[in-house]
Amino acid sequence: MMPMDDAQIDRPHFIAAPSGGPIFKEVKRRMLAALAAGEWKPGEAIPAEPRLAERFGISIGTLRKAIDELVGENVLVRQQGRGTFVATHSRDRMLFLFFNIIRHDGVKVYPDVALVDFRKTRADDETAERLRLAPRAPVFAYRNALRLDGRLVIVDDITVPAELFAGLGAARLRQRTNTIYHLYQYGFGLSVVRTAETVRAVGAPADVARLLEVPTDSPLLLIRRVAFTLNDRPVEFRRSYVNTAHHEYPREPGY
Amino acid sequence: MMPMDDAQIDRPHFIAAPSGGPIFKEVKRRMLAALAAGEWKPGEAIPAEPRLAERFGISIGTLRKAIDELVGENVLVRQQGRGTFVATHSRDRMLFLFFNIIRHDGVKVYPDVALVDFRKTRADDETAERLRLAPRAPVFAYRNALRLDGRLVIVDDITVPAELFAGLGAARLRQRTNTIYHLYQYGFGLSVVRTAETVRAVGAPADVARLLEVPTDSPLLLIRRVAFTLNDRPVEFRRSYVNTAHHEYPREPGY
DNA sequence: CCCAATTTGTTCGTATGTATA
DNA sequence: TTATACATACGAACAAATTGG
Repeated sequence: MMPMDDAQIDRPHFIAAPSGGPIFKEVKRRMLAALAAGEWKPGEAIPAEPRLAERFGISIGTLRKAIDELVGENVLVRQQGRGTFVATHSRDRMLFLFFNIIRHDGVKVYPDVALVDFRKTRADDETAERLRLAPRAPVFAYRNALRLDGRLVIVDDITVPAELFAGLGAARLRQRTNTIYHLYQYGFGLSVVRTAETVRAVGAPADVARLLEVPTDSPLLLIRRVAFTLNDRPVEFRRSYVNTAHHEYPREPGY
Repeated sequence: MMPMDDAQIDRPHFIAAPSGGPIFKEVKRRMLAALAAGEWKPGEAIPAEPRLAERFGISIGTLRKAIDELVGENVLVRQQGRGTFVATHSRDRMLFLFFNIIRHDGVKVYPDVALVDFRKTRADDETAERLRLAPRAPVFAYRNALRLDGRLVIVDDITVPAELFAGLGAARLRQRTNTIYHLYQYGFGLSVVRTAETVRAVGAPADVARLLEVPTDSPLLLIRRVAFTLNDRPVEFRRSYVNTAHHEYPREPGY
């Protein structure tokens, strides 16, 4: 059935990707490379779809599929009528994506952060492993106390590789006017796009209990978080102690 | 510019959806309605894309966009070369989507479930609110003890509306050969497609502590979960107490 | 084992709708 | 108003996986 008409077959509609699956996946990789190379900077608009399609030698539909995935992974943000932008760590975005504590009534509020300790030290075994560093590699370690609705609820113990954060100090952490990840992004060129967390219940250590004004050994959430950049490099390991008397940790799995 | 040629305008390429936005969203709603009405049953294949496109009077591309969203919401499952299927609650799928406890080494294992209590009772205030029931509505309440690698790690207190689960009893829960949600699906026609959870740290209540063989008041995770069906009806409220000495609760936010 | 039919996955190109500046 | 950008829709062709003869 369906007679073939060779005269109409002037060129192939499909050219197999040279290596590794669909074209849109390859284009996605090339866009990630351009982002990692700093060709498109946080907050800037990337070129319009027709231009990018021409640059990569593909159709707009295929380009959109690549962008769709990058938007789904929080690397890009689309705005109809304006353009497509490289994601930045604004307060709203941080609250939406990376701050995972809500009140019992379901409301999420922005935390007031106070730096209570900062030191240059060496990575303990777990930190070195999570940050993929050599044992006892130099790191900056600092502790924040977070207030929600005026109440001290969270203590964050944060560790970052000294190598990647040359010049970080208590002053810069205190003086920042935006989020911590915004400082990482604009101060050190490290864009956090993904985090992985695990949660346990523990008894409050004495020093944390004192800060949170709860009895030692009272139950707290202990959240361990590793933050990754575009290239999947781990750049921060964070242990968060959370008093869940008035707040909790939400999740919608399977979505 | 661009001379109009009325003879070529035989039909519009785009027909606005009668109510509420894009066509593919409307098609998605109609597919959800067909699923809720039981036209396509769990495990069955839905009609092939060309047939569905014809049925809804749209192009294949638009139909695929509707199916894309339903796949993203775990309602349908696509398999290249075979078809598109209504999701079922197999063990693997349950483990992947709805079981959120892993060992400290990151491995997820299937739990051994033992029913330790079953009763018909009335909803307490919180349960009634979460299940959108009248105060003190009749419910079935049961408790499971879950073993991982031979160790008792989790106690689940589960409540379901009696109205939706006529005939449920300890025997049916014990005799099931598949997951609990599989029983809900095939025994009562209730397909869980989404859950919402919140996590707190609490001291172990005496009865739970006895089951888990830990001291009373030792720190446990308390996970509250509401399970929703296709129509967004809440059908199960579950309180899970988890001993995180050897296991934990994982999450990848912002994904 | 291979072939053909079926089904989803990918790509192309075009036209039109909608939001923004 | 006009131009630009992303969003939606259509239709066609081919690729890849599966199934059954």
